[in-house]
Amino acid sequence: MGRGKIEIKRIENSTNRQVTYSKRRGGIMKKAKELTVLCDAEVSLIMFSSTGKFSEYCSPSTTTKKIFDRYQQVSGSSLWNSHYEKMQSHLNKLKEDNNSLRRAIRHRIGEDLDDLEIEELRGLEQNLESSIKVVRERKYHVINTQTETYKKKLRNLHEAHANLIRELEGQAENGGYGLVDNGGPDYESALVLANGGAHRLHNTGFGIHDLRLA
Amino acid sequence: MGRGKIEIKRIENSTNRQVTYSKRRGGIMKKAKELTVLCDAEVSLIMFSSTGKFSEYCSPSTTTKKIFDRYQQVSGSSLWNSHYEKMQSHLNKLKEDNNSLRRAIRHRIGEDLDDLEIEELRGLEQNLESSIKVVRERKYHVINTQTETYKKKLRNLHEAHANLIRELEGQAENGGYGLVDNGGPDYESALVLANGGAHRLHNTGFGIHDLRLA
DNA sequence: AACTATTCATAAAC
DNA sequence: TGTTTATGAATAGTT
Repeated sequence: MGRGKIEIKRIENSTNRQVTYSKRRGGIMKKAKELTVLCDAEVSLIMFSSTGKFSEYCSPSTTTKKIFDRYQQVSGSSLWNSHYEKMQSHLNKLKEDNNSLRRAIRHRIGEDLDDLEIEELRGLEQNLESSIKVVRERKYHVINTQTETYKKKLRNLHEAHANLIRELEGQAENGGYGLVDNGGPDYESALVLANGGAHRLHNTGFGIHDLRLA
Repeated sequence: MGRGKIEIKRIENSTNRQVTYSKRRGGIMKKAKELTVLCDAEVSLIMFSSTGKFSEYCSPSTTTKKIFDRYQQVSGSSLWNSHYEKMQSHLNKLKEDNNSLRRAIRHRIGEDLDDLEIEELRGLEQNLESSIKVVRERKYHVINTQTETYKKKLRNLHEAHANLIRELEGQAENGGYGLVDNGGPDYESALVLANGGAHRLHNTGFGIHDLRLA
């Protein structure tokens, strides 16, 4: 269609190629538009010239993105990059892990035990027993350490107090000031911690319940 | 270009529309191919007819996916970003959940207790205690249920046995056969289960350790 | 699906 | 690039 028939093969003359590209690009775009309107179709047309110039047409009723999404569904092939696919599988793996973890935790909380066979129940019981032993040991260790620390602090305070008294008594001989024994709050708090603050025992929940469900 | 000029507007006759779609789809595909070859261009053409029929053309030198990637770069608008970002945040949320769950499980296994304050340790201990109580109750319930079942089976077996003996004794009076008391394996297995199969207690781990690390 | 009159797209030239 | 024009291609309507 033109002043002469042409063979359909790469146009070697670069200028000519560019010109033809421009003209035909316009033509194919017009065709795409007409197809869209006449036949109520959705069309996406993307072109890159040999020099890298980019043009596109997309039906006005939709967007290139929507067409791509639809294309994915129909063709089955995921257009998304490998990174995305990796993410997808990673996501699924995490979800599975999450479910397993939740299940395990629920069992350790004492829920959903109907799922377990008698052998598993025994294993779980043993496991909890050994865990509680370790936790208890740790607790006593912490309490002992803290008690020691506060004992030391108490000793130091007593010493400082004694020194102060001696010093003031020395001053009193010179000036005659009165003495006030102010025990201060540190003594009390130290004792409370060493004894485990029993009055708080029943309000201190272990924050796990918010993790049970998704 | 046809027997008469047509107005470029939606073809209302559905059959006609389909026919025109078919013809023009072929035409535009041919054009796309020619553009590809003549001008050394990269072309992606995706079409959905009004009935949802899907067709595509893509330059042989590339793939639709590649064209899309290139399209993204050139058009600047990242088509996947919204999807991608959603996934990313979902992923991060799952990771966080997972870490929390693992941490909780580790504490309940008796690991990483150094992280915990004295109050948390007390909470954990209490929590494990109540859990173990529930597990133990469940265990006893299961054992009792199974024991009852096996007791019932035993009773039935005894009865059947007694009936058999009576029957055989009746025959013996007539024919004189000898009797063999064959307890069978069912008695033994029932007892083992009722007693909890103690010899297996120490080998039955509760399969949790594989969940501790990512 | 094939035919054909007609319109349209476009190669070459400017 | 844009315009012109001769020519081949595409296709609307018909069978």
